Amino acid sequence: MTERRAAPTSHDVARLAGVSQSTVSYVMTGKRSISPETRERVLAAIEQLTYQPNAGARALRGQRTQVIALMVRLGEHADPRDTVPYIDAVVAAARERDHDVVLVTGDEGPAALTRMAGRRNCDAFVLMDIRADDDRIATAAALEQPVVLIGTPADRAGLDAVDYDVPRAAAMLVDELADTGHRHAVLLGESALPGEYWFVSAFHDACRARAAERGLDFAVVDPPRPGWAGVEAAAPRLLADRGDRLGLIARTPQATERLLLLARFHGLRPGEDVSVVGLCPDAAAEALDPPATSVSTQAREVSRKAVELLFARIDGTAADSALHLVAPGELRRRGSTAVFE
Amino acid sequence: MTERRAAPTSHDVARLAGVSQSTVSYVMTGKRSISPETRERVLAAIEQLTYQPNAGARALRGQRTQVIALMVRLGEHADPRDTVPYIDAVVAAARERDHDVVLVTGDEGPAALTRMAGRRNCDAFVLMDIRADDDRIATAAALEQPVVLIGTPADRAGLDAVDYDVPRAAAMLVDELADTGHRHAVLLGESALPGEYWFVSAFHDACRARAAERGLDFAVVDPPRPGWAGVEAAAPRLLADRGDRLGLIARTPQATERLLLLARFHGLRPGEDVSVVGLCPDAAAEALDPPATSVSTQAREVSRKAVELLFARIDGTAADSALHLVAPGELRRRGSTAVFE
DNA sequence: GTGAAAGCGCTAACAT
DNA sequence: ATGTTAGCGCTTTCAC
Repeated sequence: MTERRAAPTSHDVARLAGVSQSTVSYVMTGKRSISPETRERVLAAIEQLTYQPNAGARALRGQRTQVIALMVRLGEHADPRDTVPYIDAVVAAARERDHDVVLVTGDEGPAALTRMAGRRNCDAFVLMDIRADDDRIATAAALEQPVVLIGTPADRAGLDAVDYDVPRAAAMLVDELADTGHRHAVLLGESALPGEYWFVSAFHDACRARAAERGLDFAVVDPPRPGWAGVEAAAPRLLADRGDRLGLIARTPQATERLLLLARFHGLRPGEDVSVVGLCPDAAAEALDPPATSVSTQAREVSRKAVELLFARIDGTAADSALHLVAPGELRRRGSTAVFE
Repeated sequence: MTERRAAPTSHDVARLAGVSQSTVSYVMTGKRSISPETRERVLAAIEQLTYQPNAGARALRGQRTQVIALMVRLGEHADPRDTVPYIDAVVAAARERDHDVVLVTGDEGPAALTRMAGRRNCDAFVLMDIRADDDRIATAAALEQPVVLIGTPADRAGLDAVDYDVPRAAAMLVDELADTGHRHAVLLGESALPGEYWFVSAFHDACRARAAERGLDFAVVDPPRPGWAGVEAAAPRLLADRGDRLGLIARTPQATERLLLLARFHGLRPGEDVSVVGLCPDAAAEALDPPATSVSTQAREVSRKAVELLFARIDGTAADSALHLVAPGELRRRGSTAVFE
């Protein structure tokens, strides 16, 4: 049984260093000039006692908790592979500014926002997983604390939002097919996805629009059910134009992998008889067989931008609220592109 | 521009209700008897002002932050599908006790523990993603705050730990193959996994041991590289005993899906010519094609148990530290089991 | 059954 | 360049 010694306070440090408590505070914050000698003595005392400032007292006094809340859905519906990279990057960005991150699950709903805000549990909020019509947004817009959305709702309600430039990415993928002599582009549909998300419809719309501009025949094929079984059931429609310069488009790494498997299952060699292109992190695209031509998503950049905006608001140095679109990375042509002619 | 009114304090509530500040506090905590009338007036005032107690002040005075820290790796290496269900359940369990969860990423290392503990940012810690030789454990064991591990290290150092009973689950899967007349059991190996985890070796060892007990021929086949490509490259060895009552075993949903695909790729019908069984959440197993015979992992139960132990320690009502193994769910036979004879 | 007052550990205005 | 002091908003004695 370890003895339960109380944590050292700034008072203890002051006594040990032979200075006043406020001097300790000023050494820590650097908000006034301290003679080198006292500074040294204080730092030595801090070291010796392994002093760390009490977060509660700081928050109480300074009106800053050094905590930001991150609200995200973690339940069955959402695919963690899509959300976790954003979460990871938000935490990293917050830590760089010496803030911690409280994780709030999305299904606690708007009430969690007023609770955290009212109790001053955090200085600001990042909301992920934004649906077109998201019930958290009205509540969020009324909070005193800054809020940044990762995602695009129908109505931002004056909040900052950051999202990946899905339409641009879609156009790049269609361009790849057009540039390599394809005649047909078929998009694997996602009507099965629960909730209504901007990125789904925006991707589909942008694919269709770009295909029209580039003179490509275009179709969306919706699997009748989720999972691999659905994709397989849709095979006849997905591969209807096999043999006529067909290119398949996917919006996620999972979908890309499935399209590759599907093609091979049906005797087609991706990269020769048919193309498969998708929106994937580069690492995921390279791990596929064959490595897939892809436009990289930018989870890290989106999250960094969101946290950056958040701190601009916390520090009061923020411009007007806006929707910030993060540009896709380069398109990387890999083995899954078939070059015709 | 909304006016930036300050949050109401218990003092404001007291004035409005015509009572003293301490009475407000006692109404909230219920730590002394209050006459029904005053209680009503106070509650009305709280309602009217939408008063919420300031977390910082509470933590400062009460020595309780109502926050627990959850440390987990979120980077590239770990598959989010394995970790997120645990995270979700930890958050849910904490919320049931009106606590919030700070998310700390594993790669901050042991220093993050001393920081959070020293600053009194949280009351307790849950550590996930425990490697056999985990560098956070020595530091964790020396903290004043309670710590519970989710996972099994080589040395618990006197800490509580909770884990899924992987050996038992492995035995159940092997039993299923033995009970249905299989002659060969082949386990998809995972030597590619970074770091050394108990659940990997424990699963392998238990499979081997049970196979010996049940008189099954047993082999582990390690893919030469990660991803689907590796599995396919290992196909000749994985399927060497095709046609002789072969059963394939996987430790994860991803591996299970890949084995199913592999079998079909090579002209075998899972559930008729060959069996595939795996450790999967029921939902994942049912979504496969064909639905896979599985023993369910118990992320929710493991997390709940961990949080339960944590609060027992926080409240000082804890028994001796121990490793708690959570029993697997029932084995569910689905379409991927072939019954021989 | 209720109130007054002390003080948790810190920061920052007011001293000198 | 440093010390003294007044709170931040809450819980909890102590007093009636």
